[in-house]
Amino acid sequence: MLQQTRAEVVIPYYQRFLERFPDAATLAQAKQADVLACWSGLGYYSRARNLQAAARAITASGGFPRDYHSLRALPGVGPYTAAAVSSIAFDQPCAVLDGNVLRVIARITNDGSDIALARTRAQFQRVADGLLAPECPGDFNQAMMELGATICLPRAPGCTSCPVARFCEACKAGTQGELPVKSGKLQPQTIRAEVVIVEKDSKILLHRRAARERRMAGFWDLPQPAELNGLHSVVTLGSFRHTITHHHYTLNVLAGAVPHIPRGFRWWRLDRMQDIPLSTIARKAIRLRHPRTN
DNA sequence: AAAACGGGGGC
DNA sequence: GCCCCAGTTTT
Repeated sequence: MLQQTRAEVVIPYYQRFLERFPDAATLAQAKQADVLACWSGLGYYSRARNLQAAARAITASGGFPRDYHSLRALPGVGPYTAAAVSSIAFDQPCAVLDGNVLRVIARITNDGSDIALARTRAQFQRVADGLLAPECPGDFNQAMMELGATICLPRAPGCTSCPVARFCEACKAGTQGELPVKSGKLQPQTIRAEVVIVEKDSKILLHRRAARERRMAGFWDLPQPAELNGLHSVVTLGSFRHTITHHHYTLNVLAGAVPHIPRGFRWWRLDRMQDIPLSTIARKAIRLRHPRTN
């Protein structure tokens, strides 16, 4: 859950998720749609699928992996997560390199190399490994991340209150504000789209996205006008914006009626929206008409 | 190596 | 509006 997601945002999801799926065996046995529903709103949904796949692998193998390489072999576990779990849970001497640590290392060493490059990350990994305190690797890693999250901030580095300012080459040189250097920003794209709310007896019409869809596979979605034969009584409810990575959507939300349920669609009760995986775009559109809906 | 993948929070 | 977040996988 913490991959590319702020800890404060994660906490309520984490608590609900662990209440629902308290251990690997429970998660392994669950239906994927229930796992996604519990994750719905947190984003990066492949993390949820990978976590369940990992739970199944762990259950099948009969034991939780305890070293970097076995952890790394689990689906959804990359270099960061393998290092974090092996060091924090199992005292293994593996330095983590997340966004915070990249920034801290770039500043401590006053290194203006592009952190988007693999070569730079490999270099920073060597620096972090060299700094790691082998007697308490978990504490060291958490301290590095916490330093980046609370003091060595992206925009406003708090050098005056920094406990390691006297070791920091960027602070000495006064370059902390320009570091780290990161290239490769994608061109933003603007996209207009329309969705339709067809409502009857406190239920709305949704369809399930195919399992092989690239994005939001298996999620429930609102219809687009072209998908509704015989759509009539159309009115505009309003519009809103939503950004997904570098795609800027402007959603126009319509309401209307159809003569019969189209193929692939079904009615879902408005008071049951929390039970299904639903994109935030769909939730925002539904909330335009029903402000208190989940 | 670059792009895709969600969503929200801070300024 | 832009940047970034306790990154990983796919192209």
